[in-house]
Amino acid sequence: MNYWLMKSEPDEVSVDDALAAPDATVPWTGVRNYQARNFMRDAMRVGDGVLFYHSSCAEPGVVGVARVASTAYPDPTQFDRKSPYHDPASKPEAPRWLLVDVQVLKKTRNLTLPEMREDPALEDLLVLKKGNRLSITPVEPRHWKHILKKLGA
DNA sequence: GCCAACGTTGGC
DNA sequence: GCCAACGTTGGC
Repeated sequence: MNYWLMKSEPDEVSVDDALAAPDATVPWTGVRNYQARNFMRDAMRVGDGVLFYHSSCAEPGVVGVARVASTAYPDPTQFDRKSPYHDPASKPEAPRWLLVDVQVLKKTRNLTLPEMREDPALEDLLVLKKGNRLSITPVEPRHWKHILKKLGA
C-alpha cells in the first residue's frame, strides 16, 4: 500500500464536488506531466491512500482523505478538442495521458500549507519542497500517519 | 498580478 | 546532446 498527495484546483474539482459525485468518485483528469503520469501508471494500486489537496486557491492545504479507486486508464479529455486538456499530439491508438479514479473517503478540516510548513515532522514532505510543481507526489508512511493524526482522520 | 522554479520545445 | 526561449504552476 502506497500513499499519495494529489492536487486539485477547487475551482475545477473541489473535495465537495468529489463528495457530491456518484460513489464520491471522480476521474482525475488533466494530468499533463510525465512524472505524475508515471506514478499513476507504474506505482499506484487500487486502495492506495490519497491526501486530497486544494491548490491555486485562497487557502491551499489538505482537505480530505481519499483512495485510489481504479488502475490507470486513458484520460478522455486528451482527445476532446473542446477541452483545455486536449492534446492534439496524442492518438487514440497510443494514448499519452492516463488518469485514475479517486474516491473521497472523508472530508477533513483544511490542514493548510503554512500549518504544514511549521511542523518539523513534515519537513521532508515532498509537496513542501521548494519549487515543487508536481501535481501528484508520493507520501511516506510516517508522513501519512502524522497528517491523518493531525486531521483526526 | 507578480515572479521563482521548473518542464518542454526546437534550433543547431 | 546542448541550451535558450518559452509556457506553466502555484504561492503570495
